[in-house]
Amino acid sequence: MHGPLIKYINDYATTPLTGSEVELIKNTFVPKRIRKKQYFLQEGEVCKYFAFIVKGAMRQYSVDDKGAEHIVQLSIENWWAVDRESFVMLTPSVYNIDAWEDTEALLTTRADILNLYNQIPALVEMARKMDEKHSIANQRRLNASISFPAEKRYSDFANCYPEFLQRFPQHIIASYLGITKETLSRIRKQMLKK
Amino acid sequence: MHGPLIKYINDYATTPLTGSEVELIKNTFVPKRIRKKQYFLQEGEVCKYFAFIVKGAMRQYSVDDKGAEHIVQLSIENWWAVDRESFVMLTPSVYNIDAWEDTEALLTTRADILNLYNQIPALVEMARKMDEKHSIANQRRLNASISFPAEKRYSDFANCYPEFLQRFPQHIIASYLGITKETLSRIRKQMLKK
DNA sequence: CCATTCTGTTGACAAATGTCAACGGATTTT
DNA sequence: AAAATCCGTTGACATTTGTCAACAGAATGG
Repeated sequence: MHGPLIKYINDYATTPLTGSEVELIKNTFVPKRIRKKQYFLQEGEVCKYFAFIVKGAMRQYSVDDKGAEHIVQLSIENWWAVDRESFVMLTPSVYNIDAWEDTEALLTTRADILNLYNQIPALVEMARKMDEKHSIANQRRLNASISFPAEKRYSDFANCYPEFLQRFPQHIIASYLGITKETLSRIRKQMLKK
Repeated sequence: MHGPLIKYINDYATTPLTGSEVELIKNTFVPKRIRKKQYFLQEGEVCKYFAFIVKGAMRQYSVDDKGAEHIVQLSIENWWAVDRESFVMLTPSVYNIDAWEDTEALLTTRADILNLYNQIPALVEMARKMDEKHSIANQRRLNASISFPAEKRYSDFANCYPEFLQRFPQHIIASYLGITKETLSRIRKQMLKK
């Protein structure tokens, strides 16, 4: 169950985890099943858990005053699901996170992970690199959203994350890109002609 | 000259820097003047330096195939200027960073700062908190860009960063928000009526 | 198996935003 | 002081994107 997480950490760290460190991690990250459509986090709650996805798919989104959902993050195997702002600041989240597919995840709390940081230097290193990666990905997405027209945003996304096109329907992808499903449908039709 | 940086780090850390740590930092962060319009980073270069702005204002932007500039980041006193992706990955940057006002900054390289991390635990802590803060800000901006119309994005920005409205002209703010200067001008006119 | 929901597409139209050109007042440069 | 550049605004028009409604096939749930 914890295999993918251990592998993930080792891929990021310069020195592999020792046996006792692996044990610590196994004790800290608790397996949890989240059924399709089940909430992992609801708007207004504090995000208490940081989830590593072993199997399945989740989405993070806000809901506007007209009830429309805006996808801010999509996650599948070997990704994390968490509202960092709420998790770090302990403030009520403005987002919902739910399972798009039946999901198996490994959960930990902020207190437990801060505790682990003190015991496993490799984890601090991993966290820093992960943050850097996350930060870079967000920067790119932000740049794309203000610099590129919808068609380029979609084709870049399709190139970069082909897996996601298989796992999520078009209206979810459209929302992630900040456009409507109708617009995405028309963009795709346009692209076929080329 | 290093005062604002020391204060900045102490504000983030749980324990204040010792005298010898302050000395280390002073030796690692090198003062540099950057004149208005002067490049700190040009597209295609690797971003070698991390800059803490003591005085002045800088902007980070990409230039599209039509020569239009898209502002991805604005920074003033007590902010950082760096292309994190290039700085961390050592890849050529797709951005330019230049001084919007005459600027005084404190510069360090990646090697030097990694070195400092090993000597000053408080700095690691600060870096993590700074990354978290940066990450949260980006997440909010991203959410805004896909969820809110231009008028709300502008009013939120104006509330959140009133200082920036004084320091940068409207066409720069417009670009930061992902709209044209004409649209921003019309949005402002609309808002006056309310 | 049927009923329901989900998904993607299309058309007609509305709304938001961009583009281009022009202008005047500030600011900067020479 | 004169010239040049920068800045914000406005009008006319084009383009992009959104909204609403309808439809059909696929997937899902009872």
